[in-house]
Amino acid sequence: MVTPTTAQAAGTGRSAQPGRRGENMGMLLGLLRTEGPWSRARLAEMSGLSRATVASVVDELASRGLVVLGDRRADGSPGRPGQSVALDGRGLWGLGLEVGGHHVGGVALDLSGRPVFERHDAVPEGTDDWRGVMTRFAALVDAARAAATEEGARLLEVQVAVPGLVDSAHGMVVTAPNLGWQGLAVADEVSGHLGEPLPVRVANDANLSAVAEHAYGTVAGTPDIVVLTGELGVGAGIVVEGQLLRGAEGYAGEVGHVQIDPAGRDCSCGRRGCWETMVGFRAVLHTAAVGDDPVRDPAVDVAVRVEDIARRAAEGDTRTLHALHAVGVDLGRGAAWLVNVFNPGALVLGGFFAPLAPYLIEAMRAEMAPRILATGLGGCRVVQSSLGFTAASRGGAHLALSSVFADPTGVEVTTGGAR
Amino acid sequence: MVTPTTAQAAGTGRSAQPGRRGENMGMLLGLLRTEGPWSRARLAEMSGLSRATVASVVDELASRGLVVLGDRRADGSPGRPGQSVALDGRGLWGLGLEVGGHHVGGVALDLSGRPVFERHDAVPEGTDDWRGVMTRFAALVDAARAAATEEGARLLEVQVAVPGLVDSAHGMVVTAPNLGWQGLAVADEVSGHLGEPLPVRVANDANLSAVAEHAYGTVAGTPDIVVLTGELGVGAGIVVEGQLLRGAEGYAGEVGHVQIDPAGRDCSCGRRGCWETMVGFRAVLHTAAVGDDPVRDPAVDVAVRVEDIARRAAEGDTRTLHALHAVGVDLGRGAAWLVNVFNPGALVLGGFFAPLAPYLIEAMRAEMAPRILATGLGGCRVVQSSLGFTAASRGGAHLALSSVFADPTGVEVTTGGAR
DNA sequence: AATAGTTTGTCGATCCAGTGAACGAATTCG
DNA sequence: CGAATTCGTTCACTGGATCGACAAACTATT
Repeated sequence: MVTPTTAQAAGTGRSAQPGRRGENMGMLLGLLRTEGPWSRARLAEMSGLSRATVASVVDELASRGLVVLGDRRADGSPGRPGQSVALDGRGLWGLGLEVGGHHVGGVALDLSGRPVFERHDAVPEGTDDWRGVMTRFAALVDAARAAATEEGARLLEVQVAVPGLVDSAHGMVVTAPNLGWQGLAVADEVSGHLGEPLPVRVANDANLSAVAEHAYGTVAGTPDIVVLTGELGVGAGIVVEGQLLRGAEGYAGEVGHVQIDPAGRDCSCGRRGCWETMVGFRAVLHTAAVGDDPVRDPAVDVAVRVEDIARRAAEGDTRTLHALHAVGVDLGRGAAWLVNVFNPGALVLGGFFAPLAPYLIEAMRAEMAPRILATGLGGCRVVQSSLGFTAASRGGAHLALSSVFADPTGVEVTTGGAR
Repeated sequence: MVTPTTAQAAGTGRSAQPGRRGENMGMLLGLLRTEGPWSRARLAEMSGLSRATVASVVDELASRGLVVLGDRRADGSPGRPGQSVALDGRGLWGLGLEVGGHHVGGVALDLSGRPVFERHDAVPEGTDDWRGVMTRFAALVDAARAAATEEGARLLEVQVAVPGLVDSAHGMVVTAPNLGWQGLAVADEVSGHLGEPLPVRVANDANLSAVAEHAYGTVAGTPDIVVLTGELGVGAGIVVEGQLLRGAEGYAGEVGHVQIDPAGRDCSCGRRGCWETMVGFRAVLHTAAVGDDPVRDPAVDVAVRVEDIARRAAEGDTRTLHALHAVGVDLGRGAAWLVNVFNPGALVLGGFFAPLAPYLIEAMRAEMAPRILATGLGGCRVVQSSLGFTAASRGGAHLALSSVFADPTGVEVTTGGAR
């Protein structure tokens, strides 16, 4: 499970107490990421380490180009002013890729979480088979790496988000109904098309969206969250005590294909009446639009069509509002299970739910309340995601960088990097 | 969240590298608990520490009376035979208490997980109000402590299992429908009746059962499990990567009162059609028995009545089998959510489900399979618990001991303990 | 302007604790 | 009985965290 990337990579031979230093470096780096820049003294207080240790660790982080020392500025309070230590993420990039029905995209983030590269290629339905997607992925990786090199940065790792069942351990997609994929070795395929080798991992898109929401979303920092997301399909991503829930085989969060109504509509997975057929985007279309309404045109990207529907709702179109209310009801009934089971601090509506959230949330809450024993939804806030359709990519890029925060000793010392 | 019990309690003043030693002591103690006794050399291999360190840590554990050194016995293989190091749990006890509709009980375990104290008092319905239960609890604690003292052991902590919504942080029961409790400060109440002070914590009974299943059940060691359990009510306990899932406010696993059918039967929580009304013990009775059938007598303990029903099923009584099949169907539909969301390695049927499991599992599997995207239930085994009705108490006792495994430095050195 | 009071960062002494190497002890195998 | 093997211990070493002390850099006060 643990990827032995960092440990002794740039180690100075052997250490007497392995891990200790790396842990502390990672802890401080993490503090600098979540809480803004701080002085060494404050970092010592926050981390529980002594001031001497913090100074030494900060030096080491600086020698690796991971932090920059700011200027010492007096702020009016008595005492010697502290020198601000800030995360400097410019040197390391992580890349997240994603594939949807109509597009292939990628987002790279640097260590500080700043987007440094973004590309989205429209892929009209039916243009590409899976091979085409793989070469597009590889091209994206090479482009991102070129951009990184140009900025003097290094691309560390790639995470691919796939809407479907993913075997992360082997980098395989078991099945992705909405893409028509089955038993596809995505990690190997992408690796094979790369100019230079690079670690490639694969994960479920909803899971990666949850990572993004936890790191960058409106409820960032909330330790326990559930994210409902989807483009055509519907999936859940769950973060428990700050950690992504993966499950025994990595299939956690696959709620889209719970069969609710055995007599329901056909689902892309081959079954009938899955939750997805009731709350997925196609369900919205089914009731919100008729005939050859342009929003039903499968050739148009879902993101565009969702905006259209949101606009109609905003204009007060009753058919649309009724359809969204109905979806909200079914959404709430399912969400009640999730909230009862996890008692999350927040339930985030991402993907295509996000733009429609204002018209869903009321019905959801009404359905959830009588299904939850604890008052006030057990402290769970239901919120709209602000991350847009690239959440999965951002989450992937974030995960691609996590090894650095786990143990920054793997980052090579940039000779002459400090100052 | 973290209870600062151990850290510097019996510390030797201040340590240069706090935590390090305690971590390693805890790790080795944990290894000795899960994998049987081993020689120092094997422990070194398993833990990744050096032989020298293991020897030193074992010495320290021995000086605290936590391990015993076995005899050096040749096993036929070449080389000097190793001296076995075994967990010696006799000196420390943890106590788990539980309350049901008809009884109050307690189980104490020593560090090695051996039951060392057990008592169950029948409390005919209507005999006690909550005050009575609190004094019974306190009496149990005092009795357990007396027994411990007699054996030369020390009782460390008490965990109370309550079927309901529990605010563990404050030791409060928010609501326990089947007991009629509401806003009750159980921890304080029990503490107040004790002869000598002792840490008392409170948790949900299903959650504690999950702890027990993970530690002592048939699927012990499986990192991700879901436990469905209940006496009158129904609850879930979830273990994720070896850790109990608690949720943002500690309400995780409260699946009993998800409203499935708004027009369903009345529930003890005041709502209608909760899952509990469809799969709880009362649901079994509703269809399996009529009129003044003795199994419907609320004055008889549920455990007894369940055995009666299991016997009828074993004898092939069709009414009973039909009733159980129906419950299995509803159980499977709900379980599908749990399995999709968590992708656990095992789903355990505990509490009153356990004796009936053979007659439920088939229907459950049949309902779950079409609701789970991954083939073969995503690797999830559906198994019958072997722990009986005292699972929650055992889980509580187990948790009550966990602080020792987290950091054994808190245990005082028994002068002259090491032979 | 000088001084006192605060807070910050660094230096040095100290010390805990883990490591590798070497060695004696205890066994099996030839 | 000696060689091979494995186990536990001893020892010197070292990484890395801690504390105390102190200079530096600021504000507040007289």
